[in-house]
Amino acid sequence: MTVTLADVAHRAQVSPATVSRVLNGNYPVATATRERVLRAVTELDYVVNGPASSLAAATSDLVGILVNDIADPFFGILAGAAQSRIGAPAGAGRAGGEKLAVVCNTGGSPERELTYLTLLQRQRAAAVILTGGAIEDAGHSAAVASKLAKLAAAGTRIVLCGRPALPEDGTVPPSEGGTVTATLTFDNRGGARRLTEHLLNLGHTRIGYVAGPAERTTTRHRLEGHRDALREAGLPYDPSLTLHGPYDRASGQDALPRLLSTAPDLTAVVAANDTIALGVCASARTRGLRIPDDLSVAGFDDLPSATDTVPALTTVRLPLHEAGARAGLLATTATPPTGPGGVEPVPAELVVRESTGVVRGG
Amino acid sequence: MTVTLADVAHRAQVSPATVSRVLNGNYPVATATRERVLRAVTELDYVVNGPASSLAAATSDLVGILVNDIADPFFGILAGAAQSRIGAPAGAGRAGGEKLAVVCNTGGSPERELTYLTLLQRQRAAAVILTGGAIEDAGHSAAVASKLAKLAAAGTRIVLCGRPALPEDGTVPPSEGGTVTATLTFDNRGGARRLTEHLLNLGHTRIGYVAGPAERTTTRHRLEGHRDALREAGLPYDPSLTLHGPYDRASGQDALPRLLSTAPDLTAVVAANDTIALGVCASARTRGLRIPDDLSVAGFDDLPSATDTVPALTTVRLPLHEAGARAGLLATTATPPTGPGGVEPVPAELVVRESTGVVRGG
DNA sequence: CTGTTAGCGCATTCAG
DNA sequence: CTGAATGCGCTAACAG
Repeated sequence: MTVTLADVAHRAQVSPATVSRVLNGNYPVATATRERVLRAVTELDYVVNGPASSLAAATSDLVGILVNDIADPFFGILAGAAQSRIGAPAGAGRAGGEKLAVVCNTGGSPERELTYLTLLQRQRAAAVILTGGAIEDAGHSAAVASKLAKLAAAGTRIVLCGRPALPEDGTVPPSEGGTVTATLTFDNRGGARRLTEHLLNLGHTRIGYVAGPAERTTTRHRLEGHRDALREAGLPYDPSLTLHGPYDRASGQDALPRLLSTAPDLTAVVAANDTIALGVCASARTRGLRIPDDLSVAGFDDLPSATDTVPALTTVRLPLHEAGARAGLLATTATPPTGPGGVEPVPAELVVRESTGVVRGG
Repeated sequence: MTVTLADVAHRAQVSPATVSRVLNGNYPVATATRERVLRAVTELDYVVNGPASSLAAATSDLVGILVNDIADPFFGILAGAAQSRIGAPAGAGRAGGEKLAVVCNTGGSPERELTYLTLLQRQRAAAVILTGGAIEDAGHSAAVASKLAKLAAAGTRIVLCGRPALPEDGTVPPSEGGTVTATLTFDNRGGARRLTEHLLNLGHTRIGYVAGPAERTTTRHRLEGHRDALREAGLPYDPSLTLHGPYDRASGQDALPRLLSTAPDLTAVVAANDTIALGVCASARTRGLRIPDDLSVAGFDDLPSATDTVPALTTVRLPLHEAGARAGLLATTATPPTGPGGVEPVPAELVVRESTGVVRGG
């Protein structure tokens, strides 16, 4: 029924070994022979049996990209860029030696993150890219670190993109194996600091902050940057001005009324990402607040939608496309990471648009 | 180095076959034995070798979800819903018999679509879900149909979600094998028709249309619905009022000025999707056009961002989450599709918000 | 309910 | 440069 390597070999009048060699191209084969084999492959419409090949070679061409929320363009851009660097280069009709880059949506669930890692481990994945903030739970972190160590020990390349490097504090016994290949860390803290500085320069002193989920590294780092700026300016940090919630629109929408009831004197709101900021803007509209005249609003990430608000959002740009592409590269080729400890910093750039202005009452 | 089934069997004092049985749970095993095996598995930290298992069983637990643009929430929502119905149910710590649901981003490229299908075929994928509009090129359609037939023949379940059913016109010789498992067709045409009718009821007669890429089924169906409404109202269809472009924001932004220069008397613009509509709105703002007083704007899909425009977008709601979940279900379980020919229609509902109003000059 | 026996299809040694 | 032989780790009949 299904055509195998042996069938191709038979038709091409060569041994299975030779067919394998031309297919993998890792070995010298006479041109004439190669062509004969290739012809047989086409004629028979032969497709390699991946599992068999992976079993024999003890490696697969699967590359997993884990994301927290596939419906969020932040991850979509990252994953898309990584995937385009890895898999299926356009034009490769026959699907030669390409890797199969796939994205796995954890939905932000620690369990699913681990499950996906196990599934990928089971498949003997060639590489795994973990994107976005990590969950800061001691138990879970240890579990992930241990899992990654095992994956690495089994030859899987590991790239962290947008999350901090794993601690090398012996959390994972060296006996457990390999180590993370490369880490791309976003300058969340610095970006957030510059953003809040921008607001302070505009005269704002009562600034609300709509943070992400409490247990995420991204959330913490961005918030820390915010507090850094406040501290440097000699301003106190008022915890009641910070609200936590998911990285979504509704979170921003819910937050604004609550912030304003707590602190009616608020003149600016910083959202932990653009999506939340959109929610804040929507809520501001509902309340008849003009942006930036009555309220300055800022986001983070500089997603395409940041220019859909009225007015366009002041935010912090993360080079998501570049970072994703780089992650894809590091995951597949032997390119060594450049930074110390394999950690490459990714810059965050303040982008001032129209949603922030000098404090009202001037 | 790496622990195998045999190691577990040895430690649990049973045969490899028994271990396999408890792991797959498809066979009766004495509780005591099962527990002993499970304990050995934990102690040894055993992880199934996927390729070996797939090879022996001639099936894998991989489910591929193909999307046209992973950075587009339309696909993110669809894929996320499908994936959550398939893979890694939260709480399954050990990663038991779950399937590995992965999304593959074709970026709208026909070549990559085919390459991914080949890669999935190579992996002997358990199922493949193709989402979103199909490319209307005779050659490519035939290639895809042929590929799908082979996949189906090899036991892979095929679900089409958001694209029309494959023609059963003998394009693919029956000898080539199986057939599509199920198809979820979105009522793009009907939704588009109702949307334009809504505009006509408001008195608009000069309506611009910003369509998607010309060669996509989704594009064509939505445009047809628009024209249907026009025709039924006895209005002529003016091709110069239709512009084609990608399904993105920039497309809408570029289109409005061009439409207005062609037809300064335009009172409404229909965009082929919400993302394009956001671009149209942005462009309108730039030109100082008030929505809906000066210009009515409508979108399609009802993405979360449809409420981010000012004012909120009139659009057509597609139950993306439900459709994605249904696709995931059909792809994995033996649930038979309900409709004739395995085609289940997905309704499209007009959602009137504030971006459309009665024609100006009243 | 459990053990034994065979392969699954391919990538590698190793010889030629 | 090419062929023959071996085994990757697991599942699926068969017995028992």
